[in-house]
Amino acid sequence: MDFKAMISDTISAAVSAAFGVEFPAADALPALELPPTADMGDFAFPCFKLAKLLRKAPPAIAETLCAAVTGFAGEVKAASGYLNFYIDREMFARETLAGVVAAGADYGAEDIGNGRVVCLDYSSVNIAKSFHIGHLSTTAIGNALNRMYKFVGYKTISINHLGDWGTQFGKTIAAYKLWGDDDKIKANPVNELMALYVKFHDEAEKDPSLDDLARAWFKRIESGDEEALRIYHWFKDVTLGDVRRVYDTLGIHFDSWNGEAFFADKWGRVVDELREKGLLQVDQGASLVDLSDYKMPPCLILKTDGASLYATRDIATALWRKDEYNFDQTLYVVAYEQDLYFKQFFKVIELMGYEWAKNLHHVSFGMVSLEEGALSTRGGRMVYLEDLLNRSIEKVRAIIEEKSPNLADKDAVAQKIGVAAVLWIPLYNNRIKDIVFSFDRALNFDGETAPYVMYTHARCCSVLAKIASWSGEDYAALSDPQAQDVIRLLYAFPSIVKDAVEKLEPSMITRFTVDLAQAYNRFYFENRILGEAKPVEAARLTLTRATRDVLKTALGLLGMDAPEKM
RNA sequence: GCGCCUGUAGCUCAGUCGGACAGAGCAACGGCCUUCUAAGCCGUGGGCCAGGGGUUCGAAUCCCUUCAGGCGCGCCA
Repeated sequence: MDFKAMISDTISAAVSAAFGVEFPAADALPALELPPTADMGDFAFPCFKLAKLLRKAPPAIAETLCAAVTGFAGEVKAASGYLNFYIDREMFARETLAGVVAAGADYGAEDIGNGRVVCLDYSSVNIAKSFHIGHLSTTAIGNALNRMYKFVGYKTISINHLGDWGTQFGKTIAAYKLWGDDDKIKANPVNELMALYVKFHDEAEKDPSLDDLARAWFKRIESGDEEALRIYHWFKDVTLGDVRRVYDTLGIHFDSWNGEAFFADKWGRVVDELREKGLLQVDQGASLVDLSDYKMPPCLILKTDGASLYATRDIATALWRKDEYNFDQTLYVVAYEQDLYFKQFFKVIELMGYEWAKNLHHVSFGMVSLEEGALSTRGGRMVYLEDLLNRSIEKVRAIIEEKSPNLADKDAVAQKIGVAAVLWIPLYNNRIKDIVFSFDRALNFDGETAPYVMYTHARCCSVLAKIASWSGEDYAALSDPQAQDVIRLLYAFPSIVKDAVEKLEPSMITRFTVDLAQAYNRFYFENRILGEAKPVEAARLTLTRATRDVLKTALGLLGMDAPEKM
């Protein structure tokens, strides 16, 4: 049942009855609001906007309307300029829960996408570098958005745009040829490669000729030299091995791994096209697109030596993806330090005449730092994702040992919870907030945390496991404030999913899981479920089942797999 | 210097495209397990919503301004 439509019709009728004002359609009325607390009803109609039209004070309008309402299945009250609608408790419970149960895992999955394609560019790790917490936000947010978009009916292409090209590989290979040790690299590939890279930098400060050597090696990669490519692919493979292990732990998969190397030879077309369209200017030897009309610095396209720049290749990538996938939207999940850069290259694509430029979105998010300062490998301020995951999983494992020593599959459960606790870090707050990472905060599992929500889910599962089937619910048994709070949240879930997708904000889902868990835990504390009179028990079991299903769905959208026991 | 972002309780943050007394969690203190998972629940204290102007019936929310912090600003990505 569509409560909103029902109430809008009711209001529309009351307005014309009381004031003789006709609204052509119910949707011409001010929108219904969801009141902040349950005692203010399930829906509220604000009368403030009518005040101007009717030239009466809002509270008076509310009073008059309240008296004019007829045939509403529930209660209506006027309160400080609002008309509050209290839907019949039993009906609200019955209708909402029936909706959740009928839809099952699809509850909240309104088909907004209609099969349209969305490319999501996120995570984008660098070859020969470690996967660290600086990559956590793009990885977790991108993954959540990918799942959210799929959930609402889009076809998604998740893309790991690998950082696998550039002169830094020349440096790494040069360093390897000078000081490398195959056994060390085989034992601990990425750390060893990073150490070589750092050593190269240090030595190059003393001996600039090393940089020439690095450039020469990169040139050999570019020109297909056999030895250079062999080493390059070796380094790439060992790094990807490391990285894939982390992705496997996180439960994250990509449809495409086409990165910088893949697009390294595909940017010529961009330069030609920019030139043909008269957009390219030469300034101090470099080629660029002037953006002063749009109050932005120019977008550099070619270096003085004719080499491409990041924007050149990103534009080429966007054009290639448009041809390949014919996307409706592309989302770039990248930190806000690149805000200006994305505006520039989106604008260049627009100036090239591609109207779809407006469908490229930069999903920006805050920076991660440590309490000691900005992340810096060389400064010793670094937290590697694999270490964080291991510590998180170990801590969960220890808690399980203490609280649930008889649990089966302890390791599998610990992994699910430990991983979720890590994913939670960038998904908990609004994307734009900076994160000052601390192990204490990350590994605190009390309160508004992934383990808390998962615990609530397991609690629901535990109750449900004790009884196979039931029927004959007495929904009037769910009239207490605690049950009603749960039901209100269940009712709100589909609109929260919609909002979260629209705002590209997974944290709205995260917050919802906390709200629902809190509401259910209060309900659980106040009410006995099993062993009550059968119709009461059935109603509370249905509420429990709906809560479990929606928690599972919502956590799933965040990329978290909730165990049934913990 | 210019531009973008952020500023809400001791700490981390919510606050629904202006609306009903500003809400959680953490930390502190005090309660609640012989019954469905205490990784839980309840209670107490804690706020000139950075400061100042303005718009509005109504502002944490919009505009102006000041301050504080972060990020960015042509050959890195």
